[in-house]
Amino acid sequence: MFAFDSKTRIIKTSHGEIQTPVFMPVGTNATVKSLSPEDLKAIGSQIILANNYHLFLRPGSENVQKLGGIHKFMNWDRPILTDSGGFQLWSLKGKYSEDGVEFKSQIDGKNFFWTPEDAIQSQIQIGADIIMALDVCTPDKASHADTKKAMDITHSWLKRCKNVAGDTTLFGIIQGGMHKDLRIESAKFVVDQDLPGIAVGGETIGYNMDGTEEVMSWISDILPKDKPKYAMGLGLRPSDLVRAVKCGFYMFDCVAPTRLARNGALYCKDSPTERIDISKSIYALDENPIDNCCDCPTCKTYSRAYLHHLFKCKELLFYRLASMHNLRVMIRTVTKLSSHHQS
RNA sequence: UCCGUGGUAGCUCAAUGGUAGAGCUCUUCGCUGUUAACGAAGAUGUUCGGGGUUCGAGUCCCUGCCACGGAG
Repeated sequence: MFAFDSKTRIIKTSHGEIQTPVFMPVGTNATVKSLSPEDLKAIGSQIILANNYHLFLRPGSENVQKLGGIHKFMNWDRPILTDSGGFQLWSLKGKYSEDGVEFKSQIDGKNFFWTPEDAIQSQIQIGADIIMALDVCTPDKASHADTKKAMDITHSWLKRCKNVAGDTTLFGIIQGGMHKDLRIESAKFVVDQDLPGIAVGGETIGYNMDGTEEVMSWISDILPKDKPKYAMGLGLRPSDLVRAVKCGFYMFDCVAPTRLARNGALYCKDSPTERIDISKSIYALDENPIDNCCDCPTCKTYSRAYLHHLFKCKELLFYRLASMHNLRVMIRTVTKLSSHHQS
């Protein structure tokens, strides 16, 4: 079950509604690192993302299915989107052909071969509310010829994914790198498939925000108003989300908030870099919260000095408190944009 | 008091008589559909003091100081 109301910008799924624009915390291994489902709800997470590639390798998509599906498995009753694994297979240097992609398990080095149909079947077994087509990610600086080749495979795979998705909500992914004609061609192709949602992917997206805005401007007129538009991997900084929403995109995911949190970089709007490095000794006696205006559980209770101390000691509580803060900042950022649009 | 062992970077310790190093700490930088509670770079020395041997001593010899262990 899937529906999108373009007036309220609310997505409806069988696991509940999602008010867009939305930021989806990344829970690669059926967990958002260091956080419980209760923690995620406390900071307003409406939907989370999990990863097909990782869950396929461990515990195995079939096992997730046997255990009642990912919602039951991880005790998360709100919507879940799975990434197809396209990005992982690209970054792990999988060998691509028209037929599929050959890759090595990062866990034990075992060889696998996935057709686009395999990637869909695995995601259906996992049981996400929204699944992604298997695509070929394109590097920021790829030549026109290489980009076209990757795009053509992505398109033919999208049709094959669609053929086996059945009732499951499938999003297609626009590729085309930094080449205007290819992005336009790809956008038209994906739109023509008439899928419930449309994503834009590629290394550029989120990684190079000026390039991202350019890509979005090329395709904005082609994209339908009545479907959710998802910018994959975008969300390094809160301001990136603001820029992308202005370009008409409403769904985002990024590992940055949680990874940066674990590495001591905490979002703070008072800083020119939009974040502070809590490891620095200037915070050792700083009794202020990370951000005075933040409404997250961490800022309501704990000081920079305490977080600095926990980080220096590599105490486990730090990762949880820091992750809740960074995710809350991202979620609040897009929530504010939602109310602006409606008023 | 005697015997033994040791003293090298802030810490724990390397270094056949031949340019004093590592890990941690510290400082700085990075992190983008998570191979990432990670990665990269940088800083730091009267080698306990004083003498001696040697072309050359952290290293060998003498001596003092300090720490630890054992004996009394």
